[in-house]
Amino acid sequence: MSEHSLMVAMRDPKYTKELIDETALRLFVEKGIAETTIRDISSAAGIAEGTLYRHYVSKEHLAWELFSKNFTAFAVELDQLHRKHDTLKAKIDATIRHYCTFFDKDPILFSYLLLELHGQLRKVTPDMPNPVTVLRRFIGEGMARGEIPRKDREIAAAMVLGVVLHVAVSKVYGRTKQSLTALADSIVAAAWRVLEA
Amino acid sequence: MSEHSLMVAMRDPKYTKELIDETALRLFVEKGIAETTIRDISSAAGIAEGTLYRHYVSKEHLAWELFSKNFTAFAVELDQLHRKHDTLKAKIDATIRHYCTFFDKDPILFSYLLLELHGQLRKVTPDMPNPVTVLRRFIGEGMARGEIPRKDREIAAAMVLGVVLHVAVSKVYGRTKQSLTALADSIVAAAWRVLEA
DNA sequence: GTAGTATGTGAGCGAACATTCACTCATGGT
DNA sequence: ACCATGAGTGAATGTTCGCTCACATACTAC
Repeated sequence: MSEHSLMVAMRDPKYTKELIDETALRLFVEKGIAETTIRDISSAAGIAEGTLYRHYVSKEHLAWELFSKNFTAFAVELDQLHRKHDTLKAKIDATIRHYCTFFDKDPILFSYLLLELHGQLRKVTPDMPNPVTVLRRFIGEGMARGEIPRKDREIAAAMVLGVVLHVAVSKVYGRTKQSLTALADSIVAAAWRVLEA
Repeated sequence: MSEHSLMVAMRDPKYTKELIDETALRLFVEKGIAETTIRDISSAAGIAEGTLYRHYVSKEHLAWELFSKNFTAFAVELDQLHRKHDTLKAKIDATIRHYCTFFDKDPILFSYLLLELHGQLRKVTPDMPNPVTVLRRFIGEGMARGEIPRKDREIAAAMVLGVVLHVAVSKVYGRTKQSLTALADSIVAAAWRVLEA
């Protein structure tokens, strides 16, 4: 038995990866990806540095996987949601509620996607499911059918996300405790007020 | 004369600092602060690393000065603008146009303030002029005078910025060439539509 | 001239960092 | 009882990067 040997508490492998994901996500949001070291993550998670590399080939891959997996999942859900509704109004309603629910379910994950969007965006290929593409398409379709006035095209497109995202952002930066879902009705109403000019 | 000596083209010191500022700002926006090295900045600016340290004591100070100087200047201008107007509607109008003008005047600087807000926010002290504080106050005052309905308080506060910022953001991320100022009328109308429910 | 000051330079330093790898050992199959 | 497997470990390694400094050059004052 070597002098370096220690007790090794084996845990469920599934649990270890989840532990890494949760810890990394939290630290990435708190400090940013670049300011978070592998040592930060591993010590906060109570694992060894090498353990992290059993699950991810690099810190960059870890950050990217946490982003892309959830980014595309969100886009796919949004797309499926849109297929269930016909009118623009119903789609906007569903979209905003989807954002609100997602925020309330996991505010840290939501913050991560929001805050790291710019940094990760260069790796997003056009073939990846993308919330922005989904939203552009349905705004365009709604406008083609005359459901919203064409003159407000650009404002309208930015607005749908603008309303809900900025309430969310003010919560990420602020200390508000209230859930976003509780505000969904007001947000839907506000967005629609802008669009049906 | 040492074997290492080279021609040294002395330039206007004022120009050198501006060169550093412009180059650093551009790279910070393109790659993020953490991913931009001193070597990146100096080589892109065509100066030596040491030269940068003649003008800034550290990379952190450089990033912070580029942020805080413009962040507070923007807040001060916004505050002065508000003092010139009485009604909430006039203030919102002026605010949105101010944002649009600022964006058009220097899109890179605007992007920097937007993208690095989260990272730099921890250094913003309460006594510093702050756009958010200015906006909170005038929304609160407008609501106290009954100019907008109290029930939409949270939405309203997020909206004023939400509308204009998200059009701006979609331009930062997108490839749109059109100026923001050209859209100012539509944005003002959209914001007001939400607020006067 | 020469002394003094301001500015520019880039090789080199050291600390921080991501990543590797030889090793340990709990577990499950035979 | 024995072995095979692979998750877990953390000291060691090589690299990156912010920053320093000895020196070079230019400008100013005398």
